[in-house]
Amino acid sequence: VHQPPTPGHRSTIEDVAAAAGVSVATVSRALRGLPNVAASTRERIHEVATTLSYRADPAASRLAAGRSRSIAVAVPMLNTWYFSQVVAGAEAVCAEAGYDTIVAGVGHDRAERSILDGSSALHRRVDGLILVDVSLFDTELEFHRSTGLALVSVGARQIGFPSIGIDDVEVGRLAAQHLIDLGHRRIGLIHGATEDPFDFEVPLLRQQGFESAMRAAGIELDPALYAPGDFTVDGGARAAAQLLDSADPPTAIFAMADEMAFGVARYARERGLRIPEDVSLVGVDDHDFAPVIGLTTIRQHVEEHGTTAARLLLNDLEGDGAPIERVNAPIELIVRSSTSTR
Amino acid sequence: VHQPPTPGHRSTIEDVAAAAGVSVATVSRALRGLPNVAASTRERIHEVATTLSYRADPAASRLAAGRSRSIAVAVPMLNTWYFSQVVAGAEAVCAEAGYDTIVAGVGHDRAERSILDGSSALHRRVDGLILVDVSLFDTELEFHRSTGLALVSVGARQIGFPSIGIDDVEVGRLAAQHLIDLGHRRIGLIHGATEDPFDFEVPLLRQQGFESAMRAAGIELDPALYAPGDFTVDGGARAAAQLLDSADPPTAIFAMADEMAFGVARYARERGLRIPEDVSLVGVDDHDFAPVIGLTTIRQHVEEHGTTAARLLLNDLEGDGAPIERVNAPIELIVRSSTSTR
DNA sequence: CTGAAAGCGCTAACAT
DNA sequence: ATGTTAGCGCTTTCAG
Repeated sequence: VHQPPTPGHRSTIEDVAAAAGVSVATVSRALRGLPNVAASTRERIHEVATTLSYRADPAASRLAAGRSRSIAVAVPMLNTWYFSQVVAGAEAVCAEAGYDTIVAGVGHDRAERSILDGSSALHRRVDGLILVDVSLFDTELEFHRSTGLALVSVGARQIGFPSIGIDDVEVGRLAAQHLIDLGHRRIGLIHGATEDPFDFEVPLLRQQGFESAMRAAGIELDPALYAPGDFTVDGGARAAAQLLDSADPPTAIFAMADEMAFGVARYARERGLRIPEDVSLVGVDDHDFAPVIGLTTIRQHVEEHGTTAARLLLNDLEGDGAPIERVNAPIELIVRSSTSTR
Repeated sequence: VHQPPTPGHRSTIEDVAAAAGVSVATVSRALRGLPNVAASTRERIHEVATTLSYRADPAASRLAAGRSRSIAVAVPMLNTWYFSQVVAGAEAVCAEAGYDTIVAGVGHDRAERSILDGSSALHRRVDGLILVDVSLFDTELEFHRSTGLALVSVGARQIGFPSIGIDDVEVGRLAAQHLIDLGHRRIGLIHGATEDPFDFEVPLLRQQGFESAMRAAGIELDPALYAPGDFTVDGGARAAAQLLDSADPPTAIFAMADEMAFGVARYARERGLRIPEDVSLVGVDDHDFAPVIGLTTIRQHVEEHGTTAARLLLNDLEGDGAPIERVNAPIELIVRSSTSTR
């Protein structure tokens, strides 16, 4: 078993106070930049603190002050491009502001949501929470509201809390319209979860946009052209198999995320199908890897979503608090070589 | 400014004690599963705690017990496939064990290393630290040793602490040998950082393995065949440009990471070069997208590195502490279609 | 501008 | 098996 940190030779606020010949209260004030400390005193205290390499114990100050200077980022999965971008963006901003960033994976079922439903005292461990593409149950929302935890959402809107995201309806519309303009009429749609009763907002909105463009073009919607891709590469490949091996396959596919589009590309490759000759393909994200296969996609700046979310949160936590409701981030159709005329 | 959590209506250990008709000490014991509590008492306390939805304040128990039940994962960057895999693996294990996982980006220069050099009191915020591909300066190592922080490294070895990783020399050898076997003699090497004085161990070892295979095959090493790829897609593309546009370009390229290999593929695509007809390509990792472009690669199971690291750390923290020095994870050459005979 | 002192909520001896 | 009590190291009134 590991030896716990050697106690004793770490300096406390009392050591600093003693060495500087002042009281602990003054040390506390001085070090935190609070007013009512003589400049000379403050300077002396800083020097002493440096010499003793003193650092306030976070747990102690948390307990006394009621703030932890740390935030949590809750994501469905940590190991996908999209979520790591967001986390990276958020972490950078938080680190800059002196906040610790705790990551937490959350699932859809109750058991994996302890961070969200209050059963883990999250509100006493962190000052704020960033939700990435996770929708809260009403009870959870209510809980956080009552608990007073600062909260911002990226992706889905969370009523009563700030959120940042893109116009997902427009995403679906843009993608569909691009394909329609190229002459496609049988367009496959790879969406999110198979049967998730609690499917979140984003895929629904994208689908809505997709369908509105289709309808506007007078194209009939065909249920056989929808397949779940799980937002993963493998899922995208499975969906591609389902779509492409059907009796009347689509001539184009819109995958709601680049990762799923990569799965389509992989499957096409295995099957010997060419993109875009045999099937056009468009994704969403503009993943780093998109240019590698020339994927046409709807670009969004994911890392920025993370930084913005963190800034919104910090603003809420300690800013002058102009309460922001929704930040809409830009999107852009990037045409590469994975789409062509029918 | 955000309203801090409504104080008052959150229950403390005293509330529970009062409601259960016992002392706080008993409540503490009961709830933490310590011995010396009558079964009936324990049960009653649990019920009361549930009713009051009581949860011990982490800061308070941290302060009293000296343990934070949280660990930190330090990575050079959060937004790459490799690091997110490791973080995901570690987080899963830690969450399971009831530990919070703090992520921290660290750079190479002093300023971005405050987490590591003791200037941030990390040792008082977390019980342990997982280092992912970051080498510590001697002073930093010494500091953590003195401070007693539990530490495990993934990738590089850190003397005196457990680490998990692969045989990187063998990685380089395997890749080079595969290419040599296919008849290649001019083989480009895309390594890590441009001029990092403090380049870490891993790229060096891979290069070593690469060169030993080359020498064993009687192939002369050509400095013109080395290019830095920064371990990113863009870096890989730049390196590819440097290599492929040179007077005497290589017929094959070994990129030390799949992400860089993707960069090569992207550049080749832009230049109209075919893989493997014009240039063979091998990477390292077996990234999710490797199959998408049929990339030959040296597979490693990165997420498992993360789970293993976390387990080593927890074992150190609270296990029976069989002190493990180094865990060697398996690697495997996966031949796909990006390599062919010369 | 500075100090004294009362907690913050919990854990861990030490008693009983 | 349970209770008492002394802190853990800091912040924050409230006095001076």
